Formats: sequence, structure tokens, C-alpha cells
Amino acid sequence: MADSRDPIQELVIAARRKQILDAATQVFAEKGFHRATIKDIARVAGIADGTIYTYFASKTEVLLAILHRLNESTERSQQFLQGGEQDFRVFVQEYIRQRISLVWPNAEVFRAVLPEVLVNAELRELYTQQVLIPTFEIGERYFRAQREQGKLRDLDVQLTVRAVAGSVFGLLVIQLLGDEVIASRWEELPEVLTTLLLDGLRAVHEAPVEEGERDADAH
Amino acid sequence: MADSRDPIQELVIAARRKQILDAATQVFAEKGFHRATIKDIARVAGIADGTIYTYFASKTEVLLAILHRLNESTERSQQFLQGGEQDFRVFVQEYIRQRISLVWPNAEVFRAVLPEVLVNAELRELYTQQVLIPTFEIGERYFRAQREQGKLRDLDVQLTVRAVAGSVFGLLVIQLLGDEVIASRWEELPEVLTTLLLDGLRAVHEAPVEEGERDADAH
Amino acid sequence: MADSRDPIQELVIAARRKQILDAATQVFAEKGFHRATIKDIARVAGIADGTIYTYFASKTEVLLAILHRLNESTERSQQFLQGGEQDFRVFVQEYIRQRISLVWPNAEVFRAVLPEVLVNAELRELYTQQVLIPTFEIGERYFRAQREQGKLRDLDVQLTVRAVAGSVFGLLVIQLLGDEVIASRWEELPEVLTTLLLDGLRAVHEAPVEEGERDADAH
Amino acid sequence: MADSRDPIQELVIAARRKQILDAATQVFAEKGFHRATIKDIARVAGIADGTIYTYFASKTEVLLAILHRLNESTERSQQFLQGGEQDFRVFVQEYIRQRISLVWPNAEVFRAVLPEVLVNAELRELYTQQVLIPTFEIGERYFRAQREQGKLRDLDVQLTVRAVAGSVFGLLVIQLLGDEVIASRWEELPEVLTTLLLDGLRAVHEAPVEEGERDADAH
DNA sequence: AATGAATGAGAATTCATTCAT
DNA sequence: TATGAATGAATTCTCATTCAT
Repeated sequence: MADSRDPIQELVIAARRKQILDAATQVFAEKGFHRATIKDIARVAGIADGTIYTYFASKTEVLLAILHRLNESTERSQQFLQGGEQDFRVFVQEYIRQRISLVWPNAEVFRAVLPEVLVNAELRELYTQQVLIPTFEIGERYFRAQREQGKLRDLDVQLTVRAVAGSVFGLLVIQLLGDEVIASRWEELPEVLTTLLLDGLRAVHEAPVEEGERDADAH
Repeated sequence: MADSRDPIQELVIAARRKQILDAATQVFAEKGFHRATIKDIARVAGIADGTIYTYFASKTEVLLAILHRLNESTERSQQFLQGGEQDFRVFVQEYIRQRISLVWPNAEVFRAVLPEVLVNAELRELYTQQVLIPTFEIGERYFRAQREQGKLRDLDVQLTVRAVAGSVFGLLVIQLLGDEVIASRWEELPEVLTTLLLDGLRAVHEAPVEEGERDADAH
Repeated sequence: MADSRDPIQELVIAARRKQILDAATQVFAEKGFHRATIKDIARVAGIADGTIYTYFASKTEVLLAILHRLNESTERSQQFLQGGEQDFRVFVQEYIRQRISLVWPNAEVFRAVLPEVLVNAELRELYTQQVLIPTFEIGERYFRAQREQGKLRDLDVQLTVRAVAGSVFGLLVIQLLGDEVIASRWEELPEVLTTLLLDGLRAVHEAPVEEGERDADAH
Repeated sequence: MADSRDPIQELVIAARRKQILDAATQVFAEKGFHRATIKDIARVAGIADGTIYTYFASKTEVLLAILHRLNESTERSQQFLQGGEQDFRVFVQEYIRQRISLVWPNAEVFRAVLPEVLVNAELRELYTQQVLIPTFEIGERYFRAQREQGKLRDLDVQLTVRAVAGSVFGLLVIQLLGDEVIASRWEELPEVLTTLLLDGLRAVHEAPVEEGERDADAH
């Protein structure tokens, strides 16, 4: 399909695929994967039903391609974090800003993709391997490096990284569920979230807890 | 149907409904709402297809009933937080513990319900009104009370409450996406999450930030 | 079923059958045979679904029983015509009056029964044999007798008898199709129809046609 | 679908619709609307089940389309009666000939359509408005005109028109009920029926009734 | 390559009938 | 006998996919 060596052909093909994926993303987000029909997608894309099958082998492949596209933008945005020799506070702040500005403009893509990923083992595996694990590894590597340099307290790296990532993700899901507060104020999220995650809720008014005390709390 | 005044009948009916809902939850979680067929559910429940329609008007009504059941357990578990005159640290700790021990045993219920809720406007409205908004209101009320008593720094209540709730929710979604770390270590989550949210990432090794400094950060 | 020799039993059984048939007639007339469910009939009859099967072997048997009941009233009303040594004009008048006062009060029974009879070969056969043919035979016999006595012109007995019977039947069907004129004025029908059939449309203003003339017309 | 402006396409579409309607008419007539399945119709039409839904939105729409087709041929055949300045005898004769030659070749269409029309309020309304009322109006208008010109005795126009139309209709229904005499001799019907309706049963052998006499009869 | 009609497998739902209580 | 829950065959309709044009 994309094997044609003619570069103009390839451009045309890429454009057509994009056209279909854009339409599919919109329709999946509106109706969900199953209620969306190939006819719906074709209509929004302005082409005939059959044409979709020239570019994608099946409806599921369309969803997969959307997932891949999402994956690519994720990767692209993570690259710059890789270098990460920054100061911890700056790193966290930047990480959260990144995630949010990656995730929010694609909120509808997530709505299109997430429900099916949650429920389809094959897609889930794909997403885990290609998106989740790499994302967490970057975070874990950085946290471990920080800890070794004594710049981070002795926290559970695996779970903490997931908690940080999860807080962004959870806010996204809450918005997708229809929360209007987040929908209207998401530009303020990076600031609020960064402060929360760096300094915690009690930051100002409580004295920092003693080691023993915290252990007691946490047991 | 449930109008029968015969208490034994009612018991039988309730049991049958539970049997169907349990089966449906399992099947929805495995295959998703749409790929799950009435036949699948009936087979798992050990009854005939048609019997389901004696107890529920449609496949969607089955999903709705699962959502209501989830709602009820949520409400029940939130009741005791209502009184909330506890110490702040205890409250947060308890809140997170609550949420996690409510959500995790029901992880598969969420997997069954969440994808469809994300994508079905009617269900979404229902979930928002009956679960999300009440949950956030409890948190907001408590946070405001604390802040008025000077026990909490001047944070953005609306967004912070959502961030706290979101962190639990996000971790759930990450698990549902197949993350094995969370799946195997979720019992440690309350502790890690409480510490993170109360004390922040930098708690120990950094000195608490000065007011001015934090303001600068947070901008 | 009706084999019980206990006369009280038989009364009870007959009453229950009537109760079911009345309900079924009403429901069939409202919804048609197929859209009417056993549940509908049971509800109208004020009994449980299953009970119907104590008195009738199947839904079709219920329809059949309605047909039989209709048949019986037809027969009963025809008996007195059998003797028929009356004057021709009185006979026709009486015949039409009969038919109309038999058919109209049972209009809804016809609506219940006719559609299915039109389309179900078995019922059709039954109706033809038990109702139609006997009815026509009475008429044919009378007409032939009249003709032999020179009291009737040399008309086509078979077709004319059917035309007379058909005119009543056709008016019924037109009413069942929703014609409001007939519905509201059916009590005037016997008079109008008798005059029409006895004297024809031109009765007054034209001179009776000559034999030859009529033949020319009719050819 | 039928919006296509390509005239060849439209021809193809019209042919396919006809193919389906013909098959449906046959199957509905054989089994009745409800016992006839989409599969039956598709098999007779020689196409796949699903194809029917490319041309008709539902099984009921197929029936409706049959009704419309019947309606169109009715209208077409009535047009030439509209002009109606003919002699009364010729008019009646022509009217009956018309009706019979319209109705008989379509007997099976009536069998397909009538049962459902009798029982389905929506279809009934449609049939009444589009077929019955216009048909009666033509007749009533003509009869009134004749009466004003003194060519017709002072009969009840509304009921008489219905009685004339009903006699044709009733004969059709009697045939549909399985009467073999009418089935085999329907070509003789126009003649017999015209004579009956114009001259009445007693035409030859009785003297025309005196006014007073007829009044006495009729009431 | 693009089209869109045709296909037919598959799903939700209905409902006559059965049968344990 | 009466009940009404349970059954599962049968039906309508949808829609991903194919393929002739």
C-alpha cells in the first residue's frame, strides 16, 4: 500500500490516510468505536466506504493507526526530557507541563482510543508496551539518578512515578467524564499540579514531618 | 416486576438480578460492552438469553444497573467521611485509603463501565451527576473548612480536590491499561500516595520553600 | 379438557373459555392476530398467561374458537331463513336486515378474524366450508325456487347471490377500513341496500329496459 | 438513494425496487405480512436479506410501498372517469368494469395488503385518505350531478355510492376467502353486477313499484 | 484508485409455550 | 387448576467487508 516508491504517490497516500484518521478520530470520540460505522467515517472524510479499505485493512486497523499516531507525538514530546540533566524542581515542572500540553489538545483522541484500549487485550498490550512502559522508564531512570545524587528522598520510585503520571491521566479521565471545572480551567492545571506534587498539601502550615512520624502515618 | 409484595419473591428476584449483574460485569470487563453479547452474559449466568429480559429491559439497562450498584457502594463508603471533623492528615490518609479500597476491588467493574461511560453521553451525564459531583463536593467542603481554620495553605480548592481524586483514578486507569507494577503492589498504594500528596516529592531533602520562592515557582 | 362430566365444572369451563375469547377478540381486533400476545390477552382477561393453555392448545386455537363462535351465531340467525316460503321482496329485505344485524354488532370480531382468514389457508378452508358455502346455498336454493315459480327473472343465480351477499360484506369491509359515513349511518343501510338491490339505481326515472337493450348493454 | 441524478442509476434502482415489491407481494399474499419474513422475500427476489434494506427502511416500508403502487394504478384508472359526462347507464357500467378489471388482476396484492390495513391504524388512515375517500368523492360528485339533472331518483348518495363500491369490494373479499365460483367466473361479473345494480333483482317480472309502495318497503 | 451496492454473519429482542410450585 | 418465570427458536435489522464497474 505504502510500498509505492513514487514520492508523490506517497504524499497522496499519506494525505489520504490522515484524512481518514482525522475523520475516524472525530467519529470514534463522538460515538465510540463500536457505534461508529465505516459509513460514518467515510461520510466525515468525504469519501466512499470502500475507499477506507484501500488504506486500512479493517476498522480495527484504523483505530490502531490512531493509536500509533498518538504514540508518535508522545515519543516526540518525550525526547527532549531524555537529556534531562535539569534541576529536579524544573524537571518535574517541565514534565507535568509536557504531559498536560500533550494530553489535553488530544483529549478527544484519548476518548476515541481509551475505551477500546481498556477492553481489548491486544490493543492494551500494544499501548502498554509502546507508550506506558517507555514513559515510566524515563521517569524511573530520572528519579533513580536523582536519588543516587542525594537530591531525592528515599521514596518508592516505581509507584511514585506512576502516581505522578497517574495524576495527569486521572485528571484527563475526569475531564472526559464531563467535569466542567477541569474543562474550563485546564490551563491552570500545570501550576496547581506541580505545586501539589512537589510540596504536598500541607506544605506551608505544617512543619515537615520527622522521619519516624511519617513512617507511623504511613503504615 | 419488583412490585411484588411477596418478600420471598423479592428475595428471589434480587438474587436473580445479582446473578445477571455479576455475569454481565465479568463479561463486559472481558470484552467490552459491545463485544459482549446477551448470549455471553446468559451463558456465564447459567440462564437462558430470554431470562435476562425478564429482569432488565435491555442490554443498556444492565449496564446502567451495574453503574447504580457501583454508585451505591461509593455512597456507602463516603458516608463516614461526611462527618469529617478529623485532623487533616488523618482525613487525607483516610480518604485515599477509602478510595483505593473502594476502587480496587471493583477494578473490573470500572473496566466494564468506564469505556461506555466515556463515550455514551447519557451515561456520562448520569455518572457525573450521581458520582463525580457529589464526591468532589465532599472534598471541596472539607478543604474549605480546613482552609478557613487556617490549617491549609491557600491552594486552589477545586483543582486540588480534583487532582487528589484524579491521582487515585489515574492509577486505576493505569492498572486497567495493564500495568503490572500497580496490579501487584496496589496494597502499598495508600501509603505511597498519602505521603506524596501530603508532603510532596521533595519533602525531606529540600528545605521547605520560602513563600516568595514558591510563588515564583508556581506562576 | 371439556370432557369433565360434572355439570358445574362444565359451566365454569365454559365461562372461562368465554372470558378468554372475549378478551382475545378485543385484543385481536385492536392489534391484529400477530401483534396481539398471549400476555395481552391474559391481562385483558384478568388471568395468568399459562392459564390460557389450560383452555386452548395454542394461540391459533383461540382464533379458531372465535371463528367457531361467529359461525354459530351465523347459523342460528340463518335457521329462520331456511323455512323461507315468504314473498320474494320480503325475503330479500329480511335477508339483508339479517345479515346486517348479524354482521355489524360483530364488526370487531370480523376485524379480529378476517385478516388472518384471508391469509391462512387452513382457516380459509374452514371458513369457506362452514360459513360461506352454506350461506350461499341457502340463497341459491331460494333464488332457484323463485325462478322456477316464475317470480324471478332469468338471472345468474350463483353470481347474483354472491353479489347480494358481497354487497353487505363489502360495506362491512369499507367500514372496517375506517369509513366514517358507514360507521355513523349503518342503521340506515338495510333500507338503502334493499331498495338498491330490489329496484336498481334507475328504478324511477328510466323506463324498464327492453330485453334486447339490456342485453346490448351487458355484453 | 433515489436522489441520484444519474438516469441509468435511477432505472437500476427502480428495477430493483420493483423486484423486491413483486417478491414481497407474492410472499405477503401467501403467508400474510407477519408470517412472511425478510428472508422469504429476499429468497423469492433472488437477493440477499440485507439488500432489501438498501431500498426500504423496514419491512413495514415495503408494505407501504406496495400500497402506494396499488394507489397509483387506482388513480390512473380513475382519471378517465373524472371527465364523466357520459350517459348514466354507460357510466355505471364503465365504473364497474373499471373497478373489476383494476381489482381482480391485483387480487393477490389486496390479499397481501388488506389484512394488515384492517388491523394497523396508521396504514388504515393512509388507505382511507388516499384511496377510499377520493374514490367515493368521484362517485358522489357524479351521482349528485345526475340527480340534479333529474336523471336519477332521489336516493341517498353517500350510502348508495358506498353500496356500489362495496359490492365490488365484497365480491373481491369473497373470492379472497376462497370462493371458487367467483374465482372461475370473474369475467362475467361486470355484466351480472351492472344489471343487478342498474335494474335490481325484480327488474323484469315485477312491475316497477309505485312510490308509496317502495316507501313502505324501505322503512 | 474510487465507488457504493450487495452480501450475509451476527446481535438484540420478542413471545408462544412449558412446567415446577 | 392457576401461576408466571424460564426457555430458546425465530425474527428484524445492522454493518464490516467485498468486488464488479
